[in-house]
Amino acid sequence: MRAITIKSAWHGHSDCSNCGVRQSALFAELVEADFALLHDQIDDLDYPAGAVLYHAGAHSDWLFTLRAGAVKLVRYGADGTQRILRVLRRGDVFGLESLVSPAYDHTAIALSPVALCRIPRPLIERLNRDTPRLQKPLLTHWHAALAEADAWLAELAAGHADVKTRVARLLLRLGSDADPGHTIRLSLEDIGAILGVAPESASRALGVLRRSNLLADAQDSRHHWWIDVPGLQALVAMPDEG
Amino acid sequence: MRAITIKSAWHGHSDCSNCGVRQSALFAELVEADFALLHDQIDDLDYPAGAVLYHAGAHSDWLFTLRAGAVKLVRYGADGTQRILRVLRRGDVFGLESLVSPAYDHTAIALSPVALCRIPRPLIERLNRDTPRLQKPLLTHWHAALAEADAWLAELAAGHADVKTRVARLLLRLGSDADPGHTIRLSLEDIGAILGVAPESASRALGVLRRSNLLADAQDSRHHWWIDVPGLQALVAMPDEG
DNA sequence: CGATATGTTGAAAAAAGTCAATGGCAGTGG
DNA sequence: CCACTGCCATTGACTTTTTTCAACATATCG
Repeated sequence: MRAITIKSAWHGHSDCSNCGVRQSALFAELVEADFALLHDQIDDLDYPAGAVLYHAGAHSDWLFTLRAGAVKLVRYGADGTQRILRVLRRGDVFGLESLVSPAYDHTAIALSPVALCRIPRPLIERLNRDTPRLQKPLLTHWHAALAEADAWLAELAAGHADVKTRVARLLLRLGSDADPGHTIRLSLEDIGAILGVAPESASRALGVLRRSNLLADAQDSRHHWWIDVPGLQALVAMPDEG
Repeated sequence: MRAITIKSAWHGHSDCSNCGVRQSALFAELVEADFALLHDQIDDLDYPAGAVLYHAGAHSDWLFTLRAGAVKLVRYGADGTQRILRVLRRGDVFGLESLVSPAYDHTAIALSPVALCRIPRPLIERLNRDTPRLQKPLLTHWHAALAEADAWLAELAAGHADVKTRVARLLLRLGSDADPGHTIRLSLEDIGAILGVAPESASRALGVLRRSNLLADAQDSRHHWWIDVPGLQALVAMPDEG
């Protein structure tokens, strides 16, 4: 276990009104006047792959918006094995539990180099008091998180599908909409921690997909795979077809 | 698939200010004046076991509070197999997605005879506009649903635990706090749909637990089992944080 | 009282896990 | 610059768990 604290690069305060992910994040419905409150309170940070953004149980002082990269939310068992509960991508909001609970529910770890906005909890609480415009986005993001958890339970958890199919579903689900045909590259250990399978089983499944030309290393990025989206979709749909 | 529409028994309008589950439900923080708005809008309903409370995709006109009994939230696959995503118990709020989405995310089915309150969505929206007192409970309940989904992913999904252990965890998790030593009785099919295992495997696991005197039929209710809570806890020896 | 659903059990097959050896790649230090 | 080292991925052989198929028992309900 790496207990290394990785320093983040501070990129200055965020200009939220011109943010690229504003529409999908919390501040979509704010008006010009509201942004005055945000002034200089939200930090724009970069972290390298592997950085721990916060630990489960830590004091939940901030909410986060992911501007680039991918983050895993992890829970550790007593034996040290990790279970990955969600994978966050561009536009996702996390640490929302800070509004309800004094501690984070999960450990958040960067899967790739990430860029994120760090928002102080008191700021959100104050905005929430002063304007009703934050209410709907908050509920929407919470709903999105729950929908994602439900999808993982329904599609990725064991039962009625072999490892190969579930790996294929995971690759599709992790594929970015902006960059079709690419999906984030995960370690075998991480795939195992998501699907609840042994890393060796994940390796074998990936091997089959590779040999079927449904999966390959991306030529540009070490953090991505190339995938044949229609091919994988056909594969995933087949076994359940009645 | 039973397409039977089961009539509910209407018990009159709810008296929310004196409700037994008020503290755990949405209206814990309302003041006397707020209850004037609720007058005659919330119905108190009974359903028998097996009743479908709403279907996935149906127009989400109501939120519900469960006052007694248990409810499963189900998603059906293309092949008709069901996957159970959550089991709700006394005090739980469900159909919350009506505040964010025009349609329910799941199908809700009574696992036992249930008593529930049916709250019109517009009422909540209006209350939410008029008073800030509903805000925290809404977020809290959403957080609870997400925490439950996370727990299912971490504890009940396959990986690092055999069927017997996961069945034991499920029995413990479904045990009522009010009535210790009892847990709701599920069909083998339902256990399979929760854990992602074959009903036969669930039967074998239950058989082992029964022969170990950790599980038995409850003498009073057909809808419950008796369980040896400390015994099961020792058995699962949980690799999971608190 | 019989019909239908639900639960139990056995034996064989399939899937996945485990253990162990091998290979590749990146970063480090001579 | 190259060898070394550590980490991760791959692959094979074997073991364990779970599924599947089938037969049979039990309960429930008209």
